[in-house]
Formats: sequence, C-alpha cells, structure tokens
Amino acid sequence: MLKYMIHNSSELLKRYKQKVTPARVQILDILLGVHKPQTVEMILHGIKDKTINETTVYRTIDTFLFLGIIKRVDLRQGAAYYEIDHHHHHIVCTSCGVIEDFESCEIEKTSKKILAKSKKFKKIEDHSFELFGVCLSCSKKYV
Amino acid sequence: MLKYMIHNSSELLKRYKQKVTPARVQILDILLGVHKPQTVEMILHGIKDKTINETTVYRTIDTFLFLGIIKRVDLRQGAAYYEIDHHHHHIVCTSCGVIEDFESCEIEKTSKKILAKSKKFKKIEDHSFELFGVCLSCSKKYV
DNA sequence: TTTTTTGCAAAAGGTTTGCAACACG
DNA sequence: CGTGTTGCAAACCTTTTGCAAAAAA
Repeated sequence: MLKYMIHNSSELLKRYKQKVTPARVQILDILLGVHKPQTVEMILHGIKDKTINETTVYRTIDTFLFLGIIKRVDLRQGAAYYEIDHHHHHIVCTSCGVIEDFESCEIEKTSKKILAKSKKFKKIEDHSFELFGVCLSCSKKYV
Repeated sequence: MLKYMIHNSSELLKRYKQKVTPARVQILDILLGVHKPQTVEMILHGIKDKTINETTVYRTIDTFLFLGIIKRVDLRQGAAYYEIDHHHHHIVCTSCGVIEDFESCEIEKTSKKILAKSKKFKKIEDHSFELFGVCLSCSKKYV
C-alpha cells in the first residue's frame, strides 16, 4: 500500500530513497496520472519520446512492486496489469473489457475473519478481489 | 460452477454431453482426485503413461472452463492454475507457496452489494478472491 | 461415416537474464 | 567515482495455432 500521498513522481521516489531517473519518473507519472490499471505495453505507449526500453519498464515495475508503490492486478486479459496501490478493486466486463472501480472495506474484515479461522497462516499481507460480469451496454447488445 | 456432483469422470463428461476420450478422462480424474489447484505442467506429470500431449491438456482445459467444470485461479506463480469449480478460495504463502483453502459466502453478499452500487454493470458472473500472506511455518523461519 | 479430438511442430505472446555502457548522487 | 540503472539481444516459459491423422458416437 502506498505510504505517501505525493503526486510528484520525483518527490515520491526520494521519499522511498530511490534514485530519480528519467525512466522511473516517466513510468510513475503515467501510473499516477492514468487512474486505470496499465500493462507494460500501455506504459510503453504512454512514454512520449519512446526512449525507454521494455526491459527497463519491467525492472522498474519490479522495484515499485517491491516498494509497495504499485500492485499487480489480474484482469484475465493475458498480460499483467499494474496500478498505484490505493485500496480499490475492479469490475471487468467479460464482453468489452470496460473496467469500473469500487472500494470495499468489507474485504478487510472478511480477510481478518478468515485468518482467525485459518490453521496454517500467521498473517495476511495482500489479497486479490476482482469481479467479472457484463456491463449495461453489452447486456443490451445481445438480447 | 460444477453442476453435477459426480466423481466418475466418464459419467461427468456424459452429463455435459461431451465425448469421452482417454485424455479427458485422465485429466478430469486428476482434477477430481487432487484437491489442489493444478498447473498444466502438474497435470502432465500426473498422467501415468505420459501419453497425452501438452496441447491436448490446454485444449481440454479450455473445454472444461467453457462448460464451467473447472475454474482458473491466479496464485501469482507464473502459470495459471485450474481446479474443479467448487466454491472456495485460497490463502497462499508468499514465502513457500503452501496453499490453504477456505470458504466464504460473505463474498457473495459483498458482490451483490457492489453490483447494487455500480453504475455501469448489469450482472456479476464470477470473481477472484485469493489471500496472500505468510504461513506459521515460514513466520518462524525468519525471526 | 461424419464430426470432433489429438499430436506434432512451429509461432506467438509476455517476461527474464547476462553483460557492457551509462548516469545518479 | 562507485554502485545502481539502463539498453540490447537472446533466452525462457507459457500458451496458441495450423494441419493432417486418429478416434468417438
């Protein structure tokens, strides 16, 4: 989970004691700006001057994941999606792919209950929770 | 979600009006027998006489997914996992990979509440919900 | 016999790695 | 200036596809 609510990429990197490089700043700019989960390909498209290598994007993502700046989301679309680790989840239309966000603090409570019942686990650090369904627009298309 | 509670692979295939082939029977035997999510590689290992091709496993999985016999689970381990579609979820140890199952009907209720609040969606058909944490055994290893 | 399923080989993603050059602090 | 970061090319791993042979009903 993101620790600092800073929307300036350079400052955010400094807070996390990371070196400020053009690649990191640009990638973070994209993730902070677009409020949608992004694939590596989408991030590459978002980089204006096309100067940053795919490998660098993957490595930067690993770093951001490790630091807890971003989280990985599985939207069942082939490639992995990444986004700033604010606490929210997604509903994905299995027909057209449209994504709607939602928040749910209930999930936190549910997690705690499950941990309490668990026989093998000491702590829960993270969870996936995404819904898959049909959006209003697609539900009209195929009547 | 699995419709028929039949533990005989051939019978189950017939109920779903599918052709009964050695590949399908063996793959279904494995999934019905092992009560853990399986990767394609794991399924291939489980096939005694090694007679079934990897491609066939992928295609059989597609068929079973389409029929709703199995579901896909993302355990963040690279390859996709598949298992009989009973309604339960998993806690995965991010250190050693051990998996514990749990049931949670609360998630169904939560899904309904979220759909009710949604502006874009007509219905929810499925969801992912997996917890990631540290198991008791691993939590002792690195004190 | 007709239609579906299977095996094989090849290709197609998506992601990771090794190494030398580069650049942040 | 030293260590961490980047680009490039190649490898890797998982999954998909085309086509002809084989098998189910």
